[in-house]
Formats: sequence, structure tokens, C-alpha cells
Amino acid sequence: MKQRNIIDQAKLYCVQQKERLTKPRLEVLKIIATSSKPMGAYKILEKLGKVIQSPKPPTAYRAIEFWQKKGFIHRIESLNAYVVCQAGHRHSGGQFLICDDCGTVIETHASDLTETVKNCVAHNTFTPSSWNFEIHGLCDQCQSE
Amino acid sequence: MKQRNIIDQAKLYCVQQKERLTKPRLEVLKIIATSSKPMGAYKILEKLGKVIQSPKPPTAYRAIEFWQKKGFIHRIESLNAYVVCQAGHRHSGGQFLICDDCGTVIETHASDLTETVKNCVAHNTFTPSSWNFEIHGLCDQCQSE
DNA sequence: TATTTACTGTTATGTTATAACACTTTAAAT
DNA sequence: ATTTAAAGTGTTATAACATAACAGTAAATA
Repeated sequence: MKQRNIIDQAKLYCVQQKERLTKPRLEVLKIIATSSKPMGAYKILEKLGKVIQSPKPPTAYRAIEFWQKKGFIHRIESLNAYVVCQAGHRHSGGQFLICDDCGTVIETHASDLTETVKNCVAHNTFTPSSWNFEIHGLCDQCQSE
Repeated sequence: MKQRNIIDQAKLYCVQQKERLTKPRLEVLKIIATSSKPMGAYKILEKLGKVIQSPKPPTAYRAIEFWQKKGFIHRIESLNAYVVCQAGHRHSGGQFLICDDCGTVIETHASDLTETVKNCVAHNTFTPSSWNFEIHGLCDQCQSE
């Protein structure tokens, strides 16, 4: 079970980093990890309501922000939605292939910036700290249908 | 004047493509083109109020959508804001260097996808239609301060 | 000049996100 | 052990961003 691993990783991480793994945090991560598709904050909040007494938006947003900062989840900007990190490691940038038909998001390795960006860095015109590359299109399966 | 050129280009485009260059459309494009930084929809709406009698959100959003579809402006997803196209040509993807200090956005050429994405396409696992690459960091000037 | 089409104005509302503050839990310092 | 400080939560309220729906208007076209 993939989502099981993420939870275990998160637990380990919190112990090691002395971060507090509170109920809202744990449940929110579980919810996002269980979904195969990006999930909006209010959808997360709704699901959270099944394990916590009538939670309010900040409860969900705080947990989302927590995991996002730690690199366990990513925000898909073009969808206002969140997905669990599929890369299995910390990184300051992400690349996402978003199928506009079925909604699935594939996270690809994000260690390479494009040539243009590399040039900018090389010429010292810009110093990147984080990046987000969202590619919309059709996944293999939807393409062939 | 750079923003003058964009307006002229837009006028020419509308004549050639038989698109209607209405007052809301023209004014919204002027507003976005005049700003050196990405502008949110409600800020645009506010400025629009100086040339049009108490406009409502849909008036701004419709014009924004119009120019966005035609490639004259881009949406910066991570800022919920809009900038005039700096590339001077139609394209299905954009790369933006966003300075988190001064807010300036530099648009770079977007004809190259990263290696990973190219590989996905080559192996037929994904067919991209559009993409958006937003790189946050510090521009040269803010970096050196 | 009648008809169709595209666009606008307006009302209302939906969706996403955060500020602010009182209270609680945990960790650390004494 | 008890105090204190720091981090986290619950809650209310509201800010910020975006669109549905429908009536009316302007332009293109038949």
C-alpha cells in the first residue's frame, strides 16, 4: 500500500524532526494520500468532517500548509488542489503531468530546469528558489480512447 | 512605449481576425499592459471603474478570458494574477521568472520542455497540450541588495 | 429589415483562503 | 514539579477570487 508508506514516512519524519503529528495533520495527510487525484481544500475539509467534529476551513488549511512546507504534499496551482508527493524525496520544485480528461496527475522528477532557466541562472539574472511546472494534456490511456 | 505596441497589435489582430474590440476589452488590456507587475482581477476591476461606470466582476473576467485565450495575456497561477504577454507571439506554454521580493515577472521563451517531459512524450505516456512553468526566486537587482 | 449571434450589464452566489483571538497542549527552563 | 514559553487548535468572521444565469443591446448576416 503506497499511502501506508507515506503515513509511515510522515510519522518517522515527525519523530526525527521533533514535529508534532497532531490529529488534524495526520488525518489530512491520510485523506490526501488516499486520493488518486488532486483534492481541493474544501473536499479535504468535508472528508475531515468524518473523523473530526465539524472542522472549519483553517483546520484543513493549516494541516495542508504544514505538509506542503515539509514536502509531503504539493499544490497543483492550476487546479487549486493538493496531491501527495510521489517523488519520495524533498525537492524545491515539481513537475506535474495533468490529464485534463481523467484528472490524474503524474509527478515527474524535477531536478532539471529548462535550458532557458539555466541560462538565466548562469548569467546571474535570476536566482530560483522554487518552481512549479504544470503540464496539461492527455495521459496515455485517455489519449488512446 | 511597449504597452502602446501591444494595444496596436491587439487592434490589428482584432481587425484581421474579425474579433470585436469592445470598450471593456480594450480598457482591460490597457490596464494589464500598463502594469509592470501581475495584477489581480479585482485590482483590474477597480482600475476599470475609472473608465467605465461601476463595472462588475464578470465584465473584468470576460475581458481577461478573451485576451488570455488569444494569447495576449497570461495568468500567473501561483499569484492569481495576470500579466501582458512579453513574448510577442502565440504559444501554448509559458515560463515565468517571478521575483518574490519586488514582484516583477520575466517571461522567458517557452519552446523547450524539460528532458523529463520530452521523455514522457517520446515514450507516448503523455500528450501535452499546454503548460505553465512558474519559477519563484529573486531577480538580479533584488539579489544584489 | 428581420434574424441570428456575440457581447454587455446586472444580480446573485459559489469557491478558495486567511485574519484574529481565546484556549489547549507540549516542551523547556527553572 | 511547577512555571513559562512556544506551538497548535477551535471558532468566528470575512477577505479574495471566480462564475452561473438571464435580460437587454449591438453588430453581422441572410
